[in-house]
Amino acid sequence: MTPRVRFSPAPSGELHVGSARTALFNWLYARHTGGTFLVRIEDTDSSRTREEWVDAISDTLRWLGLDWDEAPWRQSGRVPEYLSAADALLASGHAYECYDTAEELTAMNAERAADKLPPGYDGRGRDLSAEERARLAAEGRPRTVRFRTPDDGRSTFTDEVRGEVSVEWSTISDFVIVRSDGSPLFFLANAVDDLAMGITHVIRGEDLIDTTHRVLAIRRALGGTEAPVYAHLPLILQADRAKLSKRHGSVAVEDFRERGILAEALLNYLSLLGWAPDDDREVMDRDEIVAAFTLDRVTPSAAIFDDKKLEWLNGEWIRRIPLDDLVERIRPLAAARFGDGIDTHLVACAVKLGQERATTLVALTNQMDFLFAESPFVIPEDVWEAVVSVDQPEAVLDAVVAHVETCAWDVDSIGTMRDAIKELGLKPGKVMKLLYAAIEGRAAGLPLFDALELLGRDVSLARLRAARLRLG
RNA sequence: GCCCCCAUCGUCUAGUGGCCGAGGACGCCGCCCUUUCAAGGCGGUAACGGGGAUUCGAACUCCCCUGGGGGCACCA
Repeated sequence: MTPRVRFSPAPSGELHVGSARTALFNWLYARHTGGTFLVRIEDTDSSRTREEWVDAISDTLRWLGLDWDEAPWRQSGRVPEYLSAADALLASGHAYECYDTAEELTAMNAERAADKLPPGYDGRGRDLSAEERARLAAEGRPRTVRFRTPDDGRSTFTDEVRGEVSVEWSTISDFVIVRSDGSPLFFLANAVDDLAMGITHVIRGEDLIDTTHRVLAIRRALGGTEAPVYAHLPLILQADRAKLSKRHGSVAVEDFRERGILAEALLNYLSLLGWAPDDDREVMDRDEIVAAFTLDRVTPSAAIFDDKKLEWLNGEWIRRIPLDDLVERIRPLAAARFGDGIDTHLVACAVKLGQERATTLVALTNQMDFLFAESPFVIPEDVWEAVVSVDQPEAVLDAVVAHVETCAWDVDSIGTMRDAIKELGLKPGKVMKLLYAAIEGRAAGLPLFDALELLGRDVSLARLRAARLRLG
């Protein structure tokens, strides 16, 4: 049987990197095994669902290159299926109707907390007679459907990354599967759909381990025979070992995209959180990862998201993709920063200079500021302060101006300004930051001689002379 | 509070009883290269949480402790 896996996001926000990693591992598994990768939108909670998030998540998956094989499923369109499953559970005695009010449940849990009991349902509605139910309904009380969990014994399933996972049924109380407004809950919809879709492998976050017991129980009660293979992936945590949160910085895939992280790099990095190939490779493209990916090499322990390593990988990828491709990706960023009418040839030249040193697309774009700056050129105060402390700034600028006035206009000839600096008894490397500031407005940036060439003699001279003037 | 999962350098990891006086990568430090910053090259720093048990022999098996994380909703 060919594997069928699904990624099932809840459209209550942008795609989180943790979810993206889950999507990625499902996709990798499908592609590695020649199986089918499906997307199922879990939008049974209409109050948290927004259509724009459905589209945003799809866009993000496409950006990452995680393509799905069949039309996405929408749980909101399958409510009748879930409700008839609930009816079947009711009929078979696996579920029962309750008429507790929200206030009563809150009070019940307050009492349980006072008695040092875990939150949960005490089963008060379990064995109501038909007459009692009718009476409670007639009072206008809300009706929910609860799944009846076993009173004793253990629930056990085999997890591909953790082995046997087992829990005492007595610690899991009866849980709601149909809300009082008549809509189905996650547990029910999940069990019904995994069955209906013929899902063979459920690959998802470790935070869902405890719910697996419930979903599996519903599945069995519904007559599902063979259970899918489960693989619970380790959580991704932030540096303080807490769950990744907004406060920490980037958490949505789109945040990384806006920071100038390449899809290749993010995909590569995410694949390395909780998984490693059987050799020392780290920089891998999609195909390499697909070829090497197996569930038995997934790690069980939580991983901390390391932004530094991501940026390193991103730099690797910036250097790895073809220049033309890189230019294409920088173009929209440059247009947004400098205007649509900019000289695209100039952008391409700058990208070429920046490719071997950039860590993000954004940083690379920002380094091009000096090429599109308005005249007069402005050197920020703090940059200037940091740079005027070099030896003999006046002499350096005078010598460089003289050189630039007369030298041939190619990088090598421009570069002989080093000799002029040496003649002053200075090491070029020690005074360069002054020239970078004068020309690029920052103490370090794209290679100076190339920068001068791109800028042209007139603009270069104007900036150098302005800097000389500022020295007094 | 109860339940569940996890535990190798700061971080991501390799490691499935002897090949480990623990390997790779990021980071950090140093050196080289050098027009800045990077990139690149070379080298260095740094870990099997603690205690028992099994075994001729444990990072690898079992138990306890400790620590970390997750779950316990009419969210998913």
